[in-house]
Amino acid sequence: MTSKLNLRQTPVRQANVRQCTNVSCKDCSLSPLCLPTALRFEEDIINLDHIIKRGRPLKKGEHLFLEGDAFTSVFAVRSGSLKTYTSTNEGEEQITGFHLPSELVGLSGMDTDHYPVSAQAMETTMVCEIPFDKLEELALEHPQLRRQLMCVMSKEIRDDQQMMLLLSKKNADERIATFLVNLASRFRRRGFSSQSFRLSMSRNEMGNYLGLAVETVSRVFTRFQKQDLIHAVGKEIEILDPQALSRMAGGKARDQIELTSVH
Amino acid sequence: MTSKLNLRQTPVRQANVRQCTNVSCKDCSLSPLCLPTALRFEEDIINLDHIIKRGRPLKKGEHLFLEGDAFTSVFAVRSGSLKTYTSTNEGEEQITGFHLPSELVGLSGMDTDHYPVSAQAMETTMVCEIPFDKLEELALEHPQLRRQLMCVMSKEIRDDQQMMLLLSKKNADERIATFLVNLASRFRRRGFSSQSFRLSMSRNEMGNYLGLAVETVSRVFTRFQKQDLIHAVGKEIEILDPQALSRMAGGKARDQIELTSVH
DNA sequence: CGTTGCGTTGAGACATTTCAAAATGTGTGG
DNA sequence: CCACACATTTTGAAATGTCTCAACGCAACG
Repeated sequence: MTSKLNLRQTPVRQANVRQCTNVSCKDCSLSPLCLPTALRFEEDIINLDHIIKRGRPLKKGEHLFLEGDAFTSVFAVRSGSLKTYTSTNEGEEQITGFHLPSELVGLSGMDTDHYPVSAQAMETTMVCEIPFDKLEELALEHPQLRRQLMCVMSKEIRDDQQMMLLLSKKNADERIATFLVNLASRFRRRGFSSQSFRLSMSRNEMGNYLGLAVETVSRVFTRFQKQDLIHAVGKEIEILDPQALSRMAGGKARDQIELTSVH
Repeated sequence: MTSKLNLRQTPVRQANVRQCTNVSCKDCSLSPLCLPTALRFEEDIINLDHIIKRGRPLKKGEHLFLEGDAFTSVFAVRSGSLKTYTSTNEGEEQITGFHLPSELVGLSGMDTDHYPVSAQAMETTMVCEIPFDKLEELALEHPQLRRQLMCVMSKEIRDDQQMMLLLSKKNADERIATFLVNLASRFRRRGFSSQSFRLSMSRNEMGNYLGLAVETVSRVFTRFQKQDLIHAVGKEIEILDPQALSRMAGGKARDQIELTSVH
């Protein structure tokens, strides 16, 4: 058993994302990581562009959608970050993922017509909304795009299964190490430093996600600092010994290589 | 931390599944639950039929594929049951799922060209092998089929996330209850009794899957029997009080209704 | 400058694990 | 079909990692 506390901050909800930022996929720095990867010709990217709605930024705590809402769109994070979570009957929350820029959110609602999780901004966040019916139309003519959608989902399955492994076999130290290593590697891929970054989630949210009590998270952080593995001031994290951390995370060898190779 | 023991039984491996049973999808009792659901016309089902390879049965312990094998096909369980598992660097296994007849296995390998898990028969098991390139060709002409593939994956994501919730928030009793309720409901959907059935996995495998030590699983079982919730003789399970079990499982209300409604 | 939210730290409680051993089940070769 | 070897399951007792509860510090904020 872990944290029984819920941390929903604002019941505020943003149903219709309005047009107010005019950026196009072809100018977006994220496009090599995002949906446009699947589209070869500029013309196709422009088509994608047209179906995407770019709304006003979500403020911290605002929901993009709630568990049970009608499934209409998938979303790509443009900037900021989101968390997704489910809750049990008794109202306990389980965070199922943190989502960084270029990552797609909402696809798991595909076959139920309802989102199976809620999505909430952890900081000021911009998203691209892609109406699913339009996306499917576009995918009709673009096998590559279809394929990529499947790939995104299959990656999510793999990640979730690694998470199951973490939750059922790893101890507190290993969980936190895994989490940091994973975050670092995602930051790096997005062009940010993998050595030092800012966590967008609270200790509480981290604990919730990792199946640990807040206090345990805090204790592991101070322990890691004493061992000179990391340096943490609040949410600012500096990774001092990525190798050691990766070793401790003890995941797949392939994930480790990715991070420990010098940046 | 849980069971450190691995239970791989046979390193034997079945690479090429040979033709030896001639059953077609249209005569298969599972087709309403399986891929053919997506195909409206008998002609299309026959096409699907042609690309499916039906091999000799796998014996208990035999592998369908190993983690890291080249991804070539997805598989549907015809009879018997499979488990899929990943393993950490140190060789610890984590079972990621048990698969009953009509369920699809292997889709999560889609985007890496390698299966991210191993799949092993838990008893004598027959599978239908569907070469992925052929499946994609067929899907080209059948939006419904494409959609169903996506649905299968999105369902897997949802299930995995519920599993994450189980692993991070539920205690031993709740985990076992959830597991039994879930199995029962899957059996029912397949036309078997949801009241009494045979577990195809060992206590060890159950523990591994649920993030519990074997001994804990055993203890919970005896406790449940003393409380007249179930009656268990070895792998034969009889569910005496489905309502209580569902309540204890404490998952989503919608899952509970499915089971507790009288059969 | 009190309030509020979040993070840290300590001490004790507790569920589950670990270790050990007995009991039961299963498969195999004679 | 029995007997033996081996695997699995059960049960008990002790060990332990994490949680819970409680208190405190700190920063942001009206």
